[in-house]
Amino acid sequence: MTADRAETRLDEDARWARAERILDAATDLLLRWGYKRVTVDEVAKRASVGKGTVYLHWKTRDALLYAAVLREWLEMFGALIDGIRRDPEELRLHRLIRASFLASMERPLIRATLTQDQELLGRLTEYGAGGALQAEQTAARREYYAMLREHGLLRTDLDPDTQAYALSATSTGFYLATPLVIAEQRPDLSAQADALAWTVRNAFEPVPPAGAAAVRALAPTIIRLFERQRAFAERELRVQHQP
Amino acid sequence: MTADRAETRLDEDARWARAERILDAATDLLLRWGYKRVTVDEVAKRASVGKGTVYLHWKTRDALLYAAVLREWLEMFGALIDGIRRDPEELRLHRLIRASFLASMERPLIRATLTQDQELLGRLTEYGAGGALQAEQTAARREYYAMLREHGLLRTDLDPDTQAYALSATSTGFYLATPLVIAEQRPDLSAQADALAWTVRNAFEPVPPAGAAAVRALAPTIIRLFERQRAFAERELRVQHQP
DNA sequence: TCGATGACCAGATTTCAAGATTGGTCACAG
DNA sequence: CTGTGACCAATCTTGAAATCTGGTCATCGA
Repeated sequence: MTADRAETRLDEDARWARAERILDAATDLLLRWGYKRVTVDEVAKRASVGKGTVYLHWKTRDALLYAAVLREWLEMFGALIDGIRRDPEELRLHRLIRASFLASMERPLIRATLTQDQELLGRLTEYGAGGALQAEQTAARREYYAMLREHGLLRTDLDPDTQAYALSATSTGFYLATPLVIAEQRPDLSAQADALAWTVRNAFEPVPPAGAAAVRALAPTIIRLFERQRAFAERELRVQHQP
Repeated sequence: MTADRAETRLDEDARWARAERILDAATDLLLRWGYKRVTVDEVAKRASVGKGTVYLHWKTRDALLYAAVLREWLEMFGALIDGIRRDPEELRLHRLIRASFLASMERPLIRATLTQDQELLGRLTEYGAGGALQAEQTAARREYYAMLREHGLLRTDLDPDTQAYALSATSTGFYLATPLVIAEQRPDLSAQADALAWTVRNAFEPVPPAGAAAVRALAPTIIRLFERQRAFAERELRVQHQP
């Protein structure tokens, strides 16, 4: 029985390692060549497996490429959670948005998703739309805002829906301004992140700011919330991984 | 001599009237069919002139279509200036941005320009880039911000360049959120405008707000600035109109 | 005399069919 | 029972022929 379980465990580990090799290859090709030019054959070759093996892991090419993107999201999520663990002050809206901005921008696949980069991601930009993950993210964001409000870390002089819309629109602007605005008059990435944080803090956080005690009190709940999201995304990745 | 001038005047009026007919036709077709499908032949036919006549007014097809867009800009400019004249309070940053947002969104050609709508405008989206008009607009915006600062209508706790960037990025978000965000969770247009105004006021205007006196004092200068811009754009339109 | 015109042309765009590529399957090898 | 790559249908690419259209200019008529 123990042997059985151990053997299965080894199989699963090996299987996951292989999946990661395939995802590595897919990610590499996606970045190098863009959505259209990535072929399953080439991915298989670079991962040193047969093409059929790729289809043992994912139902379709799109599912494979989406998994590659998903893996980067997962990685970014982990980084954000670590950040909050390291310093709970990081959970303040403007700090978290600043960190998210930087973390997204330095991960090409995520940046491409957020900027709807057709060249790099093709129809993948709409692959997850309407999916369970997206619904989960929206719900989690809503909960995050609600908690911030409860602890005096977010203004309450605007109804939550409108506020969420305004916040989303504001952030969107900074994400998209990068390709849109002319290079000359654009500050460097960390200055952009600072400008975004500054704007968000002034527009959405109360004055005077809530004290550190509120932040510390909230930290465990927020971390739990984000870990729930991370776990959800991870499950999504595993499902893709075992059709 | 008087007769001469009168005759010339009549000619110019008739010429302009014809140019407007052509622009009407071009605008109509642009909205109906989009950039690619608009043909000079069809525009000429609808304006009841020969194709050659179109080329007596504009050097190229693109110049013609750009003029159609330019005319809408001009119209919008006039509307904004009128608004400030009617109520100087309208020159406050958040009020002006609100008005600009609504005025842009209800003019399809302008909205298309701002959202970089390739389907509707094709390469026209980059036609004016680097042109004198764009430079003028940037300069005028800079002057506007400087004046707001001088009169206590804009925060001064951020350096002007970064502030201009943040403001531009923030607005961009609201302009682009329209096509990007899912329809369900998007408020109607005037609620969007309100959310934008609310965000801008909180993020970029001082608390407490400057009094009405400052606004009244500034009004004439601002109106003059915007009229200079309008005149500049009008000149650009006339130049296109007489090659 | 001179502004207006539309036939005309070169170059750009579209069409369409033949050929090449590739996502996905499955019979078979190990 | 897992992994593979030959295989197939469907999609995509190619390129040449056909069509379309921006821009010109010889001509017309006021």
